[in-house]
Parts: sequence; structure tokens; C-alpha cells
Amino acid sequence: MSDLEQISLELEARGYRVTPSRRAVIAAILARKNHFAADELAKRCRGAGRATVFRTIRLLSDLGVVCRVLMDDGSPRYLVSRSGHHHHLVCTECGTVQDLDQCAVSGALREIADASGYEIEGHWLELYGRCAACRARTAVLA
Amino acid sequence: MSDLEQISLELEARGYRVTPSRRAVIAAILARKNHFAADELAKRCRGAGRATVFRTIRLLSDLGVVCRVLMDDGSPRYLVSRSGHHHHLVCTECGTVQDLDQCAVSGALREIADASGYEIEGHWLELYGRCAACRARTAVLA
DNA sequence: GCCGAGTTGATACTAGGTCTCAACTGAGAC
DNA sequence: GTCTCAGTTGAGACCTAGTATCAACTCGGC
Ligand SMILES: [Zn+2]
Ligand SMILES: [Zn+2]
Ligand SMILES: [Zn+2]
Ligand SMILES: [Zn+2]
Repeated sequence: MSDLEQISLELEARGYRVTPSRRAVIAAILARKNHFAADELAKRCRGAGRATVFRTIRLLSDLGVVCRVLMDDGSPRYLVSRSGHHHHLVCTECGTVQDLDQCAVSGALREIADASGYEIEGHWLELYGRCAACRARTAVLA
Repeated sequence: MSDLEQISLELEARGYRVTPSRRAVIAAILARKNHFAADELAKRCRGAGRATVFRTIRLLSDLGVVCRVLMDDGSPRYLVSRSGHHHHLVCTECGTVQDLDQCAVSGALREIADASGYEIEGHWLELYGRCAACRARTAVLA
């Protein structure tokens, strides 16, 4: 079963219609090799208007099919999500985004909750750095 | 020495002029008890235009005098910063922001760097939850 | 075939900024 | 004092990343 069919079933299971517009957006997303900007997808995606592209991205985001990454300049990008709760490691040089399956803060949360009196419900974490490839490239030049 | 003077000296030390506009923005920031939106400050702050308010906030942010907090709905707010590197605990109910002096991820970074091959340069972390006061309020109603 | 909820897209609108550029300021050089 | 010029300002245009509106359309179920 293709990813498109898989996601379509997921949508139907949740009571959403699988329309041609939604198919077009999902196909466009699956076609992107790396992360993409919503507006860029909207321009590239014939078969769905801008509003529908944004709506569909949000829908898929709520379903956990795509995830949002905040780049280091603050601009949002989207990515097909491969797992449940996870965070990202973003290369500040080439923009590569790597999924981190482990959550780096889950251990500390209990402690913070105790110390602060807060009941912690969620968190947002992004890590920025230079990927192995970019580091290697600079090392050669130096 | 007042906070305003303190910050002014900081600016001068870095080669920036301490102008009436900047003083007005800084005073307006210091007058806010809690976090504020940049646009709201611009409206409230007679004595500096919108662009200058935004520029000054960015300047102070670069200097570490104010910090930016991403609320759980994604909207940015600013806060007078009291320490160096730190993160925030944001109450999703009343909006209270509490500084966390400890960095919850510093310990995990070495490990992640080793596993990923990235040289980690920075990170962004926000925690969301319900503060003690809001929890108490709900408990009474229940 | 009809109904009504779900969906769509053009367009307007919003938040949160940045850019432009001519005018202004003010600290230091003379 | 006054010249000078980099730093600063503000009005307004512009930009990105969306959301709101609303009339039109679609389609599964009866
Ligand atoms: Zn890279
Ligand atoms: Zn996590
Ligand atoms: Zn609270
Ligand atoms: Zn940290």
C-alpha cells in the first residue's frame, strides 16, 4: 500500500473526506524529498488552492502525518513525520533536518514539575548545529 | 543605579547610542509587569515609532536584556531577561511565564551530538503546562 | 433525486515583523 | 563653534505565514 493510500485511509478513519484536492496536496508533500514551506507547496501544487493547501497541512499536522520544524531563522517548515513524539536536529548550514527519536527532556520533566508546581502538558524543542557533512566540508577547506 | 541606566550603559559599552527613542522603549519595557507583545508595546509607547520599537526589542534581545517566549498558540512574547541561558515554563491557562534557570537539555546534548555526528550549536526549548495557581483553582471547582 | 454536512477557493484580512529612504542627530574632528 | 558623517529615526511599503469569510460545490446516505 502506498503512502498516499495509507494516509487516505487514516483520513477516512477519522471521518474526513478524501477529496481530489487533498489527494493532490498529500501527493505533493510525499513528492518533496526534504522539508518544505507551506507557501512553496501551495505554489507548486496545482489541484488545490492556497487555503486548501494550508488547511490540509494543518489537518495532516494534527493527525501526526507531517511535523512542523522551526528553522534557526524562525521560519517554519514541514516534514513528513515518521514517528510519534520526537524532536529535530537542524543543520544551520545546509538545512538538513534529522529526526531524533529520543526525547531529550522527558527525563527532566518530572523534576521540573516537582520544583515548579506546574503540571507539564507539553514542550517544544529544536536543536541546531552543523551536520557531519557540513563539518567535513569545512574541515577540508581549513 | 536604575535598570534603565544599567541598560543604557550596556548599550553605550557596545557602541550604540542611547537616544530618547531607545530610552522610551526601554522604559516602556521595564514598566510592563509580565510578558508583552511587540506590537502592543509599539502602540503603548509614545516616543518611538513602530519600526524603532521592533528594532530596539531586537537589539535588546541580541544583548540578552529581553528574551523571546513562544506561547503555546505560537505567538511570540517578550520578557525582561534576568539571567543568561535559560528556558521558560508557560502556563497554558493564565499565560504566566516562569524562568527555568537550569537547562533541561544540556546533559543530553553531548550524547545526541555523538550519536548524530552533528556539532550542536544551540537549541530552543519551551515547556507548557498549568501553573500551581491554575491547578488549585480547577481543583476547587471539581 | 434530495438533503445537509463537509469541502473548496478567491479574496480579504491579520500578526508580526523587515525594508526603504529621506530626514534628523549628535559625538568627535577641526 | 561648526562641520561632518555614521548612526538613528519614522512613515509607509512590503513580506511571510498564515486565518476568516462566504458563496458555490460535492457527495454519502436516505
Ligand atoms: Zn548540513
Ligand atoms: Zn520531547
Ligand atoms: Zn496559570
Ligand atoms: Zn537550554
